[in-house]
Amino acid sequence: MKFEAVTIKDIAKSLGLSTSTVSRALRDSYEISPETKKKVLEYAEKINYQPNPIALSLKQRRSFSIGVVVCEIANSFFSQIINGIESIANQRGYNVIIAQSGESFERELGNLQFLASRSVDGLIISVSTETRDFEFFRSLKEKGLPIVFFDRIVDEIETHKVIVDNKKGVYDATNHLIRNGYTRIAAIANAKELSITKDRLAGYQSALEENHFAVNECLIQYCQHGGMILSEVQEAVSNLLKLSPRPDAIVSTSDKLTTGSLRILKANNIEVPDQMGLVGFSNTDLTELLNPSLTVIKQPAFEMGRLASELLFQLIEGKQPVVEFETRVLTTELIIRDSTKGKKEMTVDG
Amino acid sequence: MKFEAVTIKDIAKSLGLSTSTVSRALRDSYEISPETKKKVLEYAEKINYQPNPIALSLKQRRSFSIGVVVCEIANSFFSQIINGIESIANQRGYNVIIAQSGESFERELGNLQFLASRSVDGLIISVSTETRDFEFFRSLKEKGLPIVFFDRIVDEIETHKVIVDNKKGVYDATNHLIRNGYTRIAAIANAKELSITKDRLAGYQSALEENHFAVNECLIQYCQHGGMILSEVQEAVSNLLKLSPRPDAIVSTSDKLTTGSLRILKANNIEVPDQMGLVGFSNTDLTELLNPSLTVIKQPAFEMGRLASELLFQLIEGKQPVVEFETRVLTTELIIRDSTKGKKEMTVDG
DNA sequence: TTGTATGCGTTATCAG
DNA sequence: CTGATAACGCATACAA
Repeated sequence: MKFEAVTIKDIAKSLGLSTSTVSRALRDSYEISPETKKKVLEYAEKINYQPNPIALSLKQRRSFSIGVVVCEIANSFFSQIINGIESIANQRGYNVIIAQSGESFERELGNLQFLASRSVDGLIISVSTETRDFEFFRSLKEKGLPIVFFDRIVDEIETHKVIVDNKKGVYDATNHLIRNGYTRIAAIANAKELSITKDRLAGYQSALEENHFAVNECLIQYCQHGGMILSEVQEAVSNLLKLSPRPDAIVSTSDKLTTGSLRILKANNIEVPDQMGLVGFSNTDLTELLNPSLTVIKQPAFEMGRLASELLFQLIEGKQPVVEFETRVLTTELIIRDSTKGKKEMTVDG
Repeated sequence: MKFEAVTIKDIAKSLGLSTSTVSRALRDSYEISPETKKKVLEYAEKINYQPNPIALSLKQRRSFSIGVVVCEIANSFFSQIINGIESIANQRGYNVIIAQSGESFERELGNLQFLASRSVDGLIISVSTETRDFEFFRSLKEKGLPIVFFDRIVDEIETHKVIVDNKKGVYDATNHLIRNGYTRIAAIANAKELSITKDRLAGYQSALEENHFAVNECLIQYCQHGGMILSEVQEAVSNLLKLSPRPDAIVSTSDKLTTGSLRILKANNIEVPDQMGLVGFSNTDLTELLNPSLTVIKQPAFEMGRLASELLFQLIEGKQPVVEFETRVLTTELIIRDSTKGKKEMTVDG
């Protein structure tokens, strides 16, 4: 690696063979005699020969690495996604380069350029809350770079996508609140333009409508930075608290917004779920500590990561060009810890 | 990148120049005439030329990427460390390849081999709880690969290291418990062999001794897997609870162990801090939610990451060989949220 | 079955 | 100031 890495040339010289013979022996080519093969393999083993992946990359025009762009790895959802991606990538001998956008379009673009210039063989991405311009994705795709979107997808780009049934997830969660007697249910959502925001709010609205609740725009608060800044959630929550009549429950449409809302409510001495119902997305396994009676919508993050990765490799290693791109939809899990307003249960619902 | 990346050759052909001239013009060499330079630069800009980093790597024998190995990125401490590392690395045009050991020596070794074979230019690592054998580090170092250890360091290997004053951090924390009236203070620690375990327990013991408390080995529980498995923490805590007299406080020596202990105590309906004192390491910003009155030891993770990264680049880009390796020691912060047993305060202590 | 020559994209050396 | 050539480590078409 560093000082004097042993190369095919060294083996060739020591064994009195040509580099091509050694190369072929190493690759177990059919055109090399068993004895030569054995000799080469043994010697390579002995001097601990390691092929230089950079030279390989230059030759084969692939880097054996894929890029992953998320807003932040500290978020449980994304770190689980990454674990899923890695589990597939590593087993194929690929490495995963992780980049964080911090919900900034500028950083996202910078990362994409960086990854592209690093010649990654593929890209898995969940876009930032700020992303409105998809030209760069389009140009990357047109240049032949395989891309898979997950979670926050871009409808405008035709490629594989992995999401959960966001509408149903929130629909169920909202219904859960309604069944538990809440009547004035608000929502705190991500940036308006995100795919997940639209889908998740659709679930919220559809549950309200089915139960003949009015869908009031004032009850929906958007956090354009995805709760990256706590003050933003602060404002959203306090806007809701100012309403009269005050909402008695909140549906929160992302991990960050759920913990953010909890923090703000706590700071205002509002107990969840007694004084304010709350159901939202969350993938941390510490939920019982955050609030022991919090019902959450959980995404199968690890599985999503694996799937995204598998689809990406399908694109990378696919012999013939893809005719039809897939959008894989998994299901969320509603983990019911409360059954608010009085009675308490502990159920898990699939 | 993918289909037909534009190369120096293309520019040369289009402009009727040689590749070497173009190369030099691009690198702003003094031996190229201003006109030629301008022509080349403009054309390169126009057709969006991007140098191929792989070819560069092959030529310059460096990959412009560094490897980072931690037990898991989902841990706030490590994700903040990574952010710190990235902030330095990216600004130098390097990318960061993250690998997770999951507290398994086998995975750690696998990752190291992978990274080494990927020709990373340097390595930043916090070893797993299982790591006892340092031969591989030694061999990597001898091959000339720059390594920086942080947090869980390896004393046996001479290189730069970044840690906090673990002894003092825990010493202060233990004293905090003592000042608040706790008299039978237990400790839950990581694997016995880790550097941080030794240092942190030293702080615990020294505080006890100074206050004339007996240091009882039964009061110290080790989690050999660093709390990676909850059942392990479960056992540690229940061992403590079985003691008679029962300890009235716990010092926990890592993030994972702190949240783990909290979970277990909660599950046993033991209130913190009223029925059991608890002070431990934690770097999550959700501590107020996990337990609003929890006093924690916080490490300057981001700063540690930056420092580790800076030291690494010092090794990577250092002209002359390093004569003396440094161990940088930062200070922890004791964030006091309780002042248990009755009176409540809110103080932050530097 | 093995060896020779060439090229991947770039830079460095040496001539001109 | 500019150009031809070799080299980085490897794989492969072509020759033998």
